[in-house]
Amino acid sequence: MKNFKRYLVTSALPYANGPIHIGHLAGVYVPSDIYTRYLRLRGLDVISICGSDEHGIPITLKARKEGVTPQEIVDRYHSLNKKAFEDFGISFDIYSRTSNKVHHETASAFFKNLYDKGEFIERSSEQYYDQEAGCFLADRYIVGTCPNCGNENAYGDQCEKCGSSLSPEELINPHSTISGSQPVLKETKHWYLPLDKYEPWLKKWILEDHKEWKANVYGQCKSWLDQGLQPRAVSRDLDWGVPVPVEGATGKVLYVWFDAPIGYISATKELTPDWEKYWKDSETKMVHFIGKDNIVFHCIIFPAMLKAEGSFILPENVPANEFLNLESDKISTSRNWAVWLHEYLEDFPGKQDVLRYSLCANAPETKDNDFTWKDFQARNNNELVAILGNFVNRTLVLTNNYYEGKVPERGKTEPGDDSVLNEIIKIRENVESCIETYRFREALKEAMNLARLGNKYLADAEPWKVIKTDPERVKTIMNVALQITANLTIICEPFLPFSMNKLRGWINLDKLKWEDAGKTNLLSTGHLISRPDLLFEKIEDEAINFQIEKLLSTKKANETASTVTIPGKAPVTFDDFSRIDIRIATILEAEKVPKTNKLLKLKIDTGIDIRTIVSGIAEYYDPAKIIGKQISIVANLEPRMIKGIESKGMILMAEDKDGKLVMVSPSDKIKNGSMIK
RNA sequence: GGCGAGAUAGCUCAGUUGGUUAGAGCGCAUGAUUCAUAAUCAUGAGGUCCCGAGUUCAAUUCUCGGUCUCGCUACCA
Repeated sequence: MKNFKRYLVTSALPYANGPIHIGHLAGVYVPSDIYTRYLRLRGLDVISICGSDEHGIPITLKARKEGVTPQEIVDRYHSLNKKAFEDFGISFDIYSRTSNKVHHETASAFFKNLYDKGEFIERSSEQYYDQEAGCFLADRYIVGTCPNCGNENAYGDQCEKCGSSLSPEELINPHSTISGSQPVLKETKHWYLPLDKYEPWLKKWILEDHKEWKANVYGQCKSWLDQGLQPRAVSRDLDWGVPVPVEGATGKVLYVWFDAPIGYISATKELTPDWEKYWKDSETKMVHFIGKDNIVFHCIIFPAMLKAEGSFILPENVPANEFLNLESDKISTSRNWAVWLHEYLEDFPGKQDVLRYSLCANAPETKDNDFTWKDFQARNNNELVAILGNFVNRTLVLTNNYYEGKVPERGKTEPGDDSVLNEIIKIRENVESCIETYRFREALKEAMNLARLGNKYLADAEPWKVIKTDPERVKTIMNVALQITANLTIICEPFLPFSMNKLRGWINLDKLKWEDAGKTNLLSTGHLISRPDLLFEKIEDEAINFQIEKLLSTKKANETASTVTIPGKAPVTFDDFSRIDIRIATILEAEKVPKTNKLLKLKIDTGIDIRTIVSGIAEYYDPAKIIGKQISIVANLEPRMIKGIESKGMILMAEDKDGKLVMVSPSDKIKNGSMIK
């Protein structure tokens, strides 16, 4: 394995439109912090980079919704998250932000450089334009009626009600969210990064040279590369972001995915004038910590950008994690289904390490995992308290009781003592190799084995019994137990920095180097230690139930919210209503539209004719079982081409809050073509 | 629809280059112990290794097909 002179560790830039939650922590920040703390303990040259990602459309939308400026939104979350990370002990060397000057300059220069080298393709295309507001509209800025579910507030890229993804042209009655006016198509120019040009190189770099990457990462990259890469637009028509530094590009900014990873570079610049040695020297090892949703950007697009620029190094590894669920449900910022870091820090003051521990022990390294408060409590009470805290406590209490806190001399050791002392270095080596291969869950388990070893040693040696018959022997035993304790302060440091700091205070020991772990004379004879406090406290059911209650009330609030969300629609005249031709029809034939998940092609008898309707109900109805069924349809909806089939009309479906669809059928059989009014 | 990842003890996960009794931690049961936050230590119970077929002397492991979960992607009311 290559030996690197220095390390550059990056952690995915959290998007500044919400607070940090446990999913972010387990997936990215806890592992990256363990990794950096470990490297620092080894005395290596390492910097850990992170910051807020502050551009992009969702932030402008949130700002608009709240009637504030985008800057106010990002200021709010940047400072909230920066402080939460600090309080939680995530030890970034810098936590920067992409709205600052250094970043704008850096990203701008990066673009300009590629532009001047002719690395971009320019392309014009037609996009929606708001004539009143005088600007182009991103998909998100166009709202209209969802052609699927009838939701009148569907966005141009997605209907949040039925979850279907859309394009702006599909919306019925599209209008701009800025001015309310009807948008028109207008030509606009954008720059594209020709990813296809880098495909052969990426194939070799990843598929051949980085077979050691995690299966999920490697597989995802392979999938993209096998499908063939397409040029990707790097600019957008928007006024929030880094302006495109080219003549005639007013009103255009860099697209967030181009802008954000450059944030790693600008943050490094901000941190040190020596930034280039971290980014441009092949003796630097760069590692990106991210979640699985970010794989393509960090493994394909950003490397292609760096390669196009030419002078930058590439990541050695991208250990992406899967997702963490919370009490069996997906974590969701918009649904408030999360454990927010800043709230945790308030609810559990001084217990940073407990969360660090339980998130690491239960990290979604190979597949999605579930965080439960019961598990959190069990990890604390049965592992941190019972195994680690307890070992430390019994050792320090005995030392105080027998020797008034003075480390006793280790006399002649017995084979049992020696094998325990020799075991320490083995545990250190195991932890080491796990961390270096990004297996933090296992690394933590190994570290805990040192405390297990200590408990077993005390149980076997029974100093509290031997003290009555052979006090000299007890000195040796306690010396060994104290050496284990001292080693714990090193080996557990990357995982439990707050607690190890406390422990070092009690045993009056300076922070040591990783290389000291395994030594059996860290505490010399006569060294004075103080009376310990508790390293970890039990967490009682009340605290856990409080958290569970909190989640339950969120769930309840969401349910009420989603039933109340659909407000009554604006009144219409009877005339308007009667223009809609709603009638009863019978399904004659039904078959699944090939190559789709949701679509059924139905032949129906409307009483006036026999026609074809394509409907997105395949997930809820088996075609074989609905033949002969009577349903309600809108008969005079203008025809639409769906998957190359002309669909004449729409089947009326009732939709519940989860998007489940149910047919609206007459309660008794009635003649086809009967009007509904 | 295409692609990727996952499915192993109650829970969270290892593992098997195919080969006798498939492992760990936590939980559970029993016993020991009392220095320690009823903590610890020992022993034990618990598994059609997702389902089906194939290859093989032998499959949890390899091949093919299927199911479920998650993600990416396409298409789409």
